[in-house]
Amino acid sequence: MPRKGNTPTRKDVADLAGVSETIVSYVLNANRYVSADKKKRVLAAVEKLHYRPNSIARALKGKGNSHILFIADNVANNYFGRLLQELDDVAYDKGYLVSLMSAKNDRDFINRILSRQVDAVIISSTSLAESYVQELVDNGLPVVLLMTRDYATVHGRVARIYTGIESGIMAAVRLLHESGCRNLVHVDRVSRQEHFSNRQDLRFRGFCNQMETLGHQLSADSFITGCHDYDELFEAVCCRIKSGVPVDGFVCRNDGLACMVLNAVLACGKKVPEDISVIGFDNSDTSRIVRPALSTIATDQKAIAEAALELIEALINGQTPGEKHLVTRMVIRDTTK
Amino acid sequence: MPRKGNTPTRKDVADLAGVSETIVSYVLNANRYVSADKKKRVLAAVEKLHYRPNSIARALKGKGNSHILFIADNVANNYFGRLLQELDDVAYDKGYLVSLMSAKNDRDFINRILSRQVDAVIISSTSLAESYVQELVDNGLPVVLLMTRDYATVHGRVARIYTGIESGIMAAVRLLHESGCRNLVHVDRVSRQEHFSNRQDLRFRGFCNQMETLGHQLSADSFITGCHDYDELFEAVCCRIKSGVPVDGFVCRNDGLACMVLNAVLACGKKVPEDISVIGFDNSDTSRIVRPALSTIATDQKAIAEAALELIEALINGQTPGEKHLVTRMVIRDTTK
DNA sequence: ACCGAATAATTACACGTATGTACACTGAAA
DNA sequence: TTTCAGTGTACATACGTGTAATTATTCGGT
Repeated sequence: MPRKGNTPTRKDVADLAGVSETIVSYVLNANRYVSADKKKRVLAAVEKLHYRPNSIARALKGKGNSHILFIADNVANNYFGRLLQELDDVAYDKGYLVSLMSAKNDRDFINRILSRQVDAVIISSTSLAESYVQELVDNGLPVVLLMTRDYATVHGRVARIYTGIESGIMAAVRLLHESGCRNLVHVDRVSRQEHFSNRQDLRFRGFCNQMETLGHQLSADSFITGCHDYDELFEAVCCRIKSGVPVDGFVCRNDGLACMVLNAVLACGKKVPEDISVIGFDNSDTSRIVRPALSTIATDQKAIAEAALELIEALINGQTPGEKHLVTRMVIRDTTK
Repeated sequence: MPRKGNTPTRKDVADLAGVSETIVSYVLNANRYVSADKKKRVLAAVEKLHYRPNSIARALKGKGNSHILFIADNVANNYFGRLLQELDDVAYDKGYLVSLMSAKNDRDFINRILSRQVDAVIISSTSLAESYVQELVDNGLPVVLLMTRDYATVHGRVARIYTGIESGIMAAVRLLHESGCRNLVHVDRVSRQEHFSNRQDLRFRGFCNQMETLGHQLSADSFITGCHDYDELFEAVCCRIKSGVPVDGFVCRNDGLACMVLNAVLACGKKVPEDISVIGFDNSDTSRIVRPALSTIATDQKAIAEAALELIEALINGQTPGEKHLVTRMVIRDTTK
């Protein structure tokens, strides 16, 4: 039982097998002629020593690291957590390691990414500045953008995945409209102005566009934003209901918000979905468990993960950056008619 | 806008600053005498070229690569997601990168970890075989165990964090006992026998020990296990309630299960908490949102993350492996008296 | 028997970094 | 002048790997 891990190197294998180091390398990379006899001996030695090529050294030689970086806002969020889990599953099967960084808007953040020599970056963040994304791209790093917002200014070798959130929210608006709702309110945690000037956020944009298409007037009363905790949102919703301005449906940025809204609506003595419909986004565990069970829009995290890896491998192989368009699925439960 | 990222190397900096590569290295590592003049020129060149030392090359030289691997069962689970988020926060501040792997029980899993040259591994998994953990330890890799179960057979240079789940579940049992409950049921997803012979799982052990200490008889009726989806569990709980065998409290492995139990209990026409108390574990978002709001046991993920990094740095510095004992916090809401 | 081909194995170098060792210069004490 | 400590710089090597260039071996064919 070695106290300090003396990981065997290629040399150890070569010595044990009685061949040169190069032969070992050729056997393992299977890219040159090597006699059956030696090949067998090398493989035996590899097995015996539990030899595994040092991925660091291999990466230094420029063969790639099989290392993907995932940038998100907050993996404690169920949406990102599930996505990360799927990413890990898919990536593992293809030999990749997935690392994580929460988006931060300082130069050092970008420098640290670049110094890590990862093979690709997947960005699913609404808060990482576009100029920083651009810098990653400009440095030749394969980037896959999960389009949660517009990323209009980012150009170059970038692959994009449209996860369907824009069409998803539009479908939600249509659903509520068709079930008779005429006074919808969009609920978000942060204020719109806080991050984006106009409709860069795809959910927000989808909501607005679909509302306008259906001939609904948008006003300040069509939005509840800027609430940072449960109580604040609860109050805001109650306020809105009691204000007299009619409301018969809430379209929420995610299931967590939707559940809070649901509680507030019920606390105001309204019937769901008879008086007021509520629809969430994400199909999180919570949406299934809460009573009444929450109607919601489900994204397919596994499909997203698979698409991301496909795009990454294409980028690494030098192909022109691709695009994937995925679809969401309506999950109708008990908070919509 | 360079198409292929031509990352500047130390040589580029040296050339621009008109010094040797060694000087650059000394300036950046601040471990040798270097004249103020040259130091200034080097720093200017670094700034101008946006030079960042290649962490891969640095790692190859054996300086460590500030890379931590987190092994969990499923980060889609809110508990792990929050922990991972906190880990990332703490690690980022200290210059570490956090990677993720879902526990798998095959040899290749271990080989891949070892070949990655990470500086340390944090394991929070109930399903990774102890022999594999042992192998990591034997190979000199600093390992921090989040004690969700016993890990009795693992020896060597391993640091341990007791997150307080055992004492937490004991406190929960005492709480229910003191509020008058005399017929508690423990709810888990997997059957006990499936993974561990006897009481290796700390929550399970805590429940059993505290029950016995309080003089409660344990029997098959004291457990609901082996339910793999919502409906199955729902049925099992209803069955148990209608069986006639008395029950006045459910102690659940996590909040998700607790919420399902809660739904079933209410569906059976029982009052919560008057007739039956329910308590969860994790203080997940769901527990706050569901109605009635779920009483639960909260672990402090941030404290766990900080403890983990402290232990890791101690291990890396060659100190003898440490131990941390953390505590949980009771969060009393509306499902307990 | 000899000579290209084809195959098999080896040598030598490169990736970007850290650092032990050696060397050069300065100024001051001997 | 010599010696030496202190300060500043450079060279050379090593980390473990991949692979081009090189040399050695085999082999079929005249």
